[in-house]
Amino acid sequence: MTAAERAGRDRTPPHPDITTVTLQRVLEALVDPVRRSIVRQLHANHRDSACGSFDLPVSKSTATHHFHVLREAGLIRQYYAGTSRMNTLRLEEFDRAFPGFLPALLAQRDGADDGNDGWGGSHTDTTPRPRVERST
Amino acid sequence: MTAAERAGRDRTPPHPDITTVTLQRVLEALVDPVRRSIVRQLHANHRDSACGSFDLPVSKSTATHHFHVLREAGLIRQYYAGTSRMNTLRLEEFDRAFPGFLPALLAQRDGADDGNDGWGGSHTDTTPRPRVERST
DNA sequence: CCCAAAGTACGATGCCTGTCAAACTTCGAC
DNA sequence: GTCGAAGTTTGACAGGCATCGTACTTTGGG
Repeated sequence: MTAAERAGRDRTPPHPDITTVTLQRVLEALVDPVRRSIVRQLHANHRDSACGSFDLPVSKSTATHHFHVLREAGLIRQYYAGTSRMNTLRLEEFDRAFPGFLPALLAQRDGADDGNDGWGGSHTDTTPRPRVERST
Repeated sequence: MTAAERAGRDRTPPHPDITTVTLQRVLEALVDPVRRSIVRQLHANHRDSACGSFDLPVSKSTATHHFHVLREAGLIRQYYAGTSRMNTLRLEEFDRAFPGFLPALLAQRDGADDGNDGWGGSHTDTTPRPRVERST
């Protein structure tokens, strides 16, 4: 039993009933390449992963934001383990609400999460935060 | 021979090679409920349709913009017939580039909207929304 | 020739959201 | 009980894009 449970506090964030999630919201969640990268990493890992264990090109606070959006879209479930927030794909639940959609998406080649290595640490300097390229 | 052909002008807009289209671009196109509505109507009609024959909650110039985005995302093909611009879904071509994705998307229930203002977009002010005029 | 119909092009505008840094909270370890 | 690690919250900001009206172009018909 954790200290939080002893204290009666629940740090588990609210998860939406998947049947109340709209396709609009799902697409808004998945249109962001960082969020799509999270979903892909989660799917590839086959196990729950802490927020900090993802390879993401954004700051911690931005990452928190992205996890929040994914949770609200019914794509992930989150719970605490110590100070780490663990993440799971809600694969089966989601597929019941949107049959075949997530598998179809995951099956696509997606350049959005491949070229982002070499990011390294210091983002405070000259790095202009290249969002996904959008050459007209 | 049309006047355009006599003059050597080609009003056919450029269509991207579907293999150069990224998943990112496709999702950006389909995240807009108006554009999704266009795709759905096109899919339901089973025939080429003029831009003006769609039931859309936006002005003509905005509609033009949406058709442009869909074309750039490799989802539709456009050609002229008189003063009308006809639109076709590039179903098979697209499915070769993104196998199963479009069918999966079309299979989803789509209120085309979250709780916003009823017809999508980010236009949230109280300006009366002029219904686009339908061609007779 | 002139006009209407169908779209396009062009700015202008306003909302949305992705981004960050800084301050704060919670938890486990020492 | 102190410290660091992991995330969250908050506030600010910048750019993107959906939207509109207006002016313009092209086409076809009287």
